[in-house]
Amino acid sequence: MKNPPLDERKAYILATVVYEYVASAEPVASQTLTHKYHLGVSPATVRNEMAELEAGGYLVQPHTSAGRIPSDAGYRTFVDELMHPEGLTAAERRQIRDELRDARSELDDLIDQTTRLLGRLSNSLAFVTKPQAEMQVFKHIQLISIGPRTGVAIVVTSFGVSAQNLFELTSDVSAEDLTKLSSAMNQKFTGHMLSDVKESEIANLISELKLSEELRGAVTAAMQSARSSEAPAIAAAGAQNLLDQPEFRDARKLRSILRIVEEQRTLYDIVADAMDNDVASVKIGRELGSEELADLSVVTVPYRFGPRAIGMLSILGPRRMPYARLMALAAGTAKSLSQRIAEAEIK
Amino acid sequence: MKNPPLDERKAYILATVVYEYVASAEPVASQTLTHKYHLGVSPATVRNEMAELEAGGYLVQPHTSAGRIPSDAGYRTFVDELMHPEGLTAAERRQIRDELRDARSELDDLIDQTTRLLGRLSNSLAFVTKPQAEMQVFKHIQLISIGPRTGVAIVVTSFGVSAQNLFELTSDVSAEDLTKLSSAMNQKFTGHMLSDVKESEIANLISELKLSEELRGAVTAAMQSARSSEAPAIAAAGAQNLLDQPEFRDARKLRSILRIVEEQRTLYDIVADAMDNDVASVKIGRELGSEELADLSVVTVPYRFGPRAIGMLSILGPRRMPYARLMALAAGTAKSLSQRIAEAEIK
DNA sequence: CTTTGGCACTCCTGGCTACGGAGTGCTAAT
DNA sequence: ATTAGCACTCCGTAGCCAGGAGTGCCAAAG
Repeated sequence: MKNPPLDERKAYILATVVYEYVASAEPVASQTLTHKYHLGVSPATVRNEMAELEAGGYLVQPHTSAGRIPSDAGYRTFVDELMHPEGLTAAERRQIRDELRDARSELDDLIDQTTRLLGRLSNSLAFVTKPQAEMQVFKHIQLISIGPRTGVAIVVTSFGVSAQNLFELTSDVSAEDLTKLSSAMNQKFTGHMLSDVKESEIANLISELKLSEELRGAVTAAMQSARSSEAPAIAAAGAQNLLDQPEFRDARKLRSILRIVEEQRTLYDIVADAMDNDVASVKIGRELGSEELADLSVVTVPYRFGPRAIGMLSILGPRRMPYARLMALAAGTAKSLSQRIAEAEIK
Repeated sequence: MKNPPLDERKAYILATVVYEYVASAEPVASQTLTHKYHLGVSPATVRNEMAELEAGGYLVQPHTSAGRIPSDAGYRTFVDELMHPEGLTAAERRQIRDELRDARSELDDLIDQTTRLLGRLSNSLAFVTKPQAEMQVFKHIQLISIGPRTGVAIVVTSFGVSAQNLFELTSDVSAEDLTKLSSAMNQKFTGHMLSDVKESEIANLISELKLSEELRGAVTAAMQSARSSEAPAIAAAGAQNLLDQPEFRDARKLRSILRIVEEQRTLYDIVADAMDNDVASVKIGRELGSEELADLSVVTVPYRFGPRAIGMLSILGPRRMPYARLMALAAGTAKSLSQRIAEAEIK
């Protein structure tokens, strides 16, 4: 596993091997390359080059007398240095935009729709993290009295209603008191970042208004769940698409994937560090950090609310995936989603 | 496919074939039966009986010299007439109750949890329809002003917050007017069934208060989505469990299942008519109405809010499933879920 | 008339071998 | 440095055979 910089011909051969293997799912032979791509050299020369690429760790041979397939490192080099980035056609862009425009404006539904759309377009498994709300703007809180000792706290942010929490108290609270507290909070916090609404300030308001200390717990719980900080829920769609790929002929491979998707936690860990990136990031094979996922790759793009990333949109497929295409697709969808969210903002 | 009533011995043989096939996933031979179950007759006799059961349409033979497996009709007879109903042990009951008790009280989360639990316990794919809310009691509506022309309508029912709808108007409405309308509606409708809140009465209130006609649309839309009448969302979990079953060795079989689960609509059609039943209903193989699902079965049990069924909880697995066990599991879980929902009721 | 032992027959399964084909690595010539 | 040629390796498949499981039927027994 040395790492000499690749000369131009080696780079081209590596790229064509990736390209060809992605298309055919078969190990790529020297002759295939000379036939399909005009290399201007003989198969024997290509074999020599491929042997060196293998020594360098870019290619592997499934067995002695077979063609070559890319290794993790081979894909990595391809993605980072060799491939031509793709874009979407105007028609595709339009299609994405239109489908999202038709979606219902509820944020959760919008995320679901986006996930399905992306799963369909990529013909892979798509998953999208629900927005992290910390950076939303606080718009309104409303405490509603339901019974003498029960109530509902509703928090509205720039994304829409983002939390509703039932609470129960041990002593009676009047509807008027709840209204008073609601208005006080609205006056004080409206327009602030959600993360700037501090528990201590809520406590101050409550004691100023001479209300039950218990309310503090209820209100902060509601604010808490509006923020829903770590490991937010993840929507997934398109698992069935994976079954088209020859690498899933053996159904067992799918098992761990389905389990991981259902658990969500691992999924989130995989994409978490892509949040700060502003373009598509890719994790290839073992980079996913789990032996079970060793022959998969994930493309991730954050989506935004204004300037700030609030969630991520990912495509999971076999390592043998059309990287440039899927990166374009993810980026395009993220862009449309971001726009859609911006439009839906409550000003 | 005649249908003579089965004599006792035939019935017993059919039952043991089902039992044995469910356990082993292998066609059942005459000798297996005489060995494992004390029939008091020889294999040859059993063979004669099995031949007649095959003529009657209860059994089929995968190939000439193989044992028998049950047909749809065989399973159906088994489920309807032959099998001994099972119950859950006290420990299992307790486990279910405890796991649901720990669940968060948000209704959606509760449904999700229940689905996962059922998927885990049944080692199959579980799915649960979200409650149909028509029969909920209206508790409260709150119209909140967010901007001069935008607002949020929040409807609280006995299940908790069941709808939040953003609305936008073409002319300004004051926060006071919204509060006025909210109180008027609360006074008039609190305690009524959701289905009894008629659009015309809302319109009356609005004109009495001399408010914009536009509000009528906004409010009725919110009431509408609180009711969310037909084909409600469905939570699913445990698809990976199916991969343990030998019938899914071939991954293609899973494809259509995953697609159908994702679509939801077909899933809902399958279970819809089980709503009125008050015990577990079973659909076997072709009874599911789709060639794709021909080797699957579904067990469905409604869950309740008070006396009324509000949703269904189902287990989908290979036709070769332990019916009595899964019916007990589904029924037990439905019962616990119903109780949990009753407890969470907002009085 | 029902039951049963016996037996021939069918069909599946797994292992073995042979073989064609694809593709490489190496060597020697250009 | 490139390449033609060639021997070699390994995979995949087809064909074959033997073993085994299970049936259907017949004829004898209860």
